[in-house]
Amino acid sequence: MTGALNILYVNISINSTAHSAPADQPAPGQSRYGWLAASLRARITQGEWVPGTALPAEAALAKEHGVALGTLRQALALLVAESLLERQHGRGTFVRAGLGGASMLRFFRFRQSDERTTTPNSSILKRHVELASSDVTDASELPAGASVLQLQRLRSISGQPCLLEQLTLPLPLFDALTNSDTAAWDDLLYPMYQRVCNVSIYRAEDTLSFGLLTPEQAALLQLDAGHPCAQVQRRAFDMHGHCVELRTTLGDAFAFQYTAQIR
Amino acid sequence: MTGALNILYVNISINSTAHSAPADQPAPGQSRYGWLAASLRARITQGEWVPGTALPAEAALAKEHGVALGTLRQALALLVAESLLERQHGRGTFVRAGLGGASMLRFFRFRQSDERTTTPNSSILKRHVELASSDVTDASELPAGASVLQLQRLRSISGQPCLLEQLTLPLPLFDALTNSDTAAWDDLLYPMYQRVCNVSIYRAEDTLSFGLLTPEQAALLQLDAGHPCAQVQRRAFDMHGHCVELRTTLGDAFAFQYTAQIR
DNA sequence: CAGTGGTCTAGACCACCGC
DNA sequence: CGGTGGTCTAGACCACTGG
Repeated sequence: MTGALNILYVNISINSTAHSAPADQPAPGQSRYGWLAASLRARITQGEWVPGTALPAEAALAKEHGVALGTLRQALALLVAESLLERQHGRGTFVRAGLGGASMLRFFRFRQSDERTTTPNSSILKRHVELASSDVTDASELPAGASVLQLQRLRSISGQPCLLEQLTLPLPLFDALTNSDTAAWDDLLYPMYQRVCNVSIYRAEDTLSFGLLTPEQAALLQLDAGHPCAQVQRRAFDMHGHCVELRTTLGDAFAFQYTAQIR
Repeated sequence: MTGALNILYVNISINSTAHSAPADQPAPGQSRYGWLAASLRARITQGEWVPGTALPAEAALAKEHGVALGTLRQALALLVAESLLERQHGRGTFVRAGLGGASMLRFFRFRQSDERTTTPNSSILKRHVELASSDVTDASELPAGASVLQLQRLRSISGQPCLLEQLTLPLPLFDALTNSDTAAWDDLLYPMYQRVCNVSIYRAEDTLSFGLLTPEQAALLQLDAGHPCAQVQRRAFDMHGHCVELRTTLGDAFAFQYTAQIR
């Protein structure tokens, strides 16, 4: 099941120490709970507990690792902080299913008379397979020569185009999307990635900038050529910390609004 | 010393429960460490420990409140999370001095041949006192009829204008700035607020959007009228959670770049 | 060296959930 | 009701800082 992924990332996995299997004992200078967290992280990313399922109870895990309850709880707190786990009082500790919808709408305010919980409709305009450009391999850490699926996607609210997206998905991880009927695709991609390709998105990095629409882009968004646009460049990562989606989203700059907290 | 502040915020303080003095016992359903944190927060915001100084040691605080060490540590962790305290292994637990420089440059990439640690020069173009508009009172929760100090400020990097700012500061809190020589002001405002007005900024909320420069704005920034600009609307808060600065910053939209983390 | 925060233990009891 | 995570205790020892 993870075979395709291993083929893709074999080089990275060898060189990476972030998620390698931990030793039997904490390294000198490493805290016991830090080592425990790494140990549990490895078991989770290796699929011992499937996303959505519950881990054994605190007491059981603590006993299994020969550690006090408080120490185990510190380890779990780390994994919760990196959004790999989710704890629910009285129910259990669950492996997170991944981001449901990390909607691009968080960056825009499009006029909607009533609700703002609506999901824009989605239509795929283009789809083709190509070799990854150097931009793509730089941003995603894909190996040179990797092939990727390129998508162009238009999102609309009640018939009005609002967001134009260019997506890059690594193959063979997303092979299942290269031939299926795009008209039947979901409006939300991340749940579909999970269902169809067994890929969960756990974290994303959105870089915001500003530009002007090309005539082609403008026509699709029903705006004038050269109209100002906000650009969101997203890198989305899976449970292993690998980049599994690159996305560039364009929208009317005057509909853009985002609030950041500074501490 | 906090008299001016009390005059300004008397209505808010009366209505607010967020930072009121806690009872002698945790309310039913409230955790002991939550209550302890509230108690310590009150003592900090009331000035019992001045920013930059150290709190008593864990053991002393725990004994004083008749609580176990672990419980006290949970309370301190809450205050660290809201950036009111800072802990340093082997040294102590300190009241934070506030944000040093929450630089607007975080949102922009201006071309600089060498370093990017440089602070732009700052010059005050306008300064006057006026009654707060409804926009201002809405955003800052100042009482209607409050008077405020309005500033216009231009920031430049090696002689090249890059950011145009409009600041609104509540009076009488910032009285010390109404007549002092603006040419002698610091390039960084927050350390100056602290030194001159005894106001520390602990948190800020920046709302990003795009617009077009008016002819006047464009002239100051040495750009064309109608040039696209990125706009950062900031609300900055002090230790008590009161908004003590409103700021609107304009800069060339093509220099705008910001990265947000999504989990 | 003495004093600080960081880690860890082995318990106890409480609050919440679902059956 | 039994099982889960959340709170709390009263210690012990370790790691870092500064004089």
